[in-house]
Amino acid sequence: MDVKILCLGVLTLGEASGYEIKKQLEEGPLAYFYHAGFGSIYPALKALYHDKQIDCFEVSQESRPGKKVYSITAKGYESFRSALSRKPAIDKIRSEVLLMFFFARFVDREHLHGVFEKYLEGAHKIVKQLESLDMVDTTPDCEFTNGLGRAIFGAIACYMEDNRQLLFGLERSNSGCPTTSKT
Amino acid sequence: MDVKILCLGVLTLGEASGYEIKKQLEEGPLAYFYHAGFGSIYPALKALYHDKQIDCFEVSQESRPGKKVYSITAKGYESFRSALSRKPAIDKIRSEVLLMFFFARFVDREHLHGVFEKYLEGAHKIVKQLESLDMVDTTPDCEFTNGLGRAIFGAIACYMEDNRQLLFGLERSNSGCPTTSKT
DNA sequence: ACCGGCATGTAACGGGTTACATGATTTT
DNA sequence: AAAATCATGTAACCCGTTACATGCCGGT
Repeated sequence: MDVKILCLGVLTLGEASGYEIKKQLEEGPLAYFYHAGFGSIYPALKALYHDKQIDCFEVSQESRPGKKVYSITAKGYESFRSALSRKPAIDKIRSEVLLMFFFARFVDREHLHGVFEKYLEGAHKIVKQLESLDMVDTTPDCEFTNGLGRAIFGAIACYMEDNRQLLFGLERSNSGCPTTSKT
Repeated sequence: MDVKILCLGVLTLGEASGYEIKKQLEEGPLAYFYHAGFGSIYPALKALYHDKQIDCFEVSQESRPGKKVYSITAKGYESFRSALSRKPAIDKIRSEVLLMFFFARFVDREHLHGVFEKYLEGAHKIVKQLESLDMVDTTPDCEFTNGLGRAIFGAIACYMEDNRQLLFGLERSNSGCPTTSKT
């Protein structure tokens, strides 16, 4: 499953431009479990349009660049449903931050600390964001997924706050590996 | 940051063959936040070896295919540390399952149910796995990351069990989109 | 007899990221 | 005056996945 399907999904929520799709992926309820950049969204929309899975009409705006607003077609719905009916791939996660935590003994304390606090703050932000979305969004599907997100990032934030000492508590020399020292 | 760095990281924990590295990525404490297949591990090891970041010696085993056991060199440590000292990329997550939950109203009930239960079971498994690793593993870094994993997947399992009804509870027609019906 | 686990590797393909190109407008 | 937001798009590159190739051993 690729970005095309993701775009179709977003478009089932209402028409949008490529730029707006990206925003929804960053700020909307999907933010925490799927990511895509312009470099993949625009080509995906192009392909979907050529395949008549989405319609397009251009909108000129005053004091704004014109945008292309896309909306999903019947054919688009069909292929979206069909994609969702297949066995989903296992989650692909790649967290460099967690990798850094896991190998924290190799990392400069100050650097680690900065990354840690930023990550913690990010978790809080996601929780708040999802909480604010709860007000406006109402489908049970979305509610479920939002709640799950809050549960996950709430747990992360909570755990990180309660267990700082495991990474920072006791002074620890950078043991476990040879430092590059030529004495 | 790519699979090469990941391999270096695993090799800081002790020498291993490509096959064993993959196993550690699947069964070890990194399992839940990083993934890599043979197709990326073997080429990575090859490149690292050519670059003298890892050493290699071949081991013939009785009643087993021979294996190539790799160990990290001083140069390898250097590049690993250097990789960890850079600003980590933001997490890249791609969960088709959560996407399916989010768009559950487009999914066949039975299919959804199967995916749901399997995912829930998977979360439980990860928690158990991480709990079993706690006995043998002791570095604070690892303890922290393990704990975080337990917190995350514990929260997922708990939430899913408590909120099934949001996805399945009330009978819901597949609303919100035109079904492909030509009557 | 067959499947699963152990063990390594390559080649092609697909797809996403990064960087580049462009440009107006609003906010700081 | 600079930076951020809005807005679209392309091309090259990197890299990871998938599929294929090979083979032995142990258990059912």
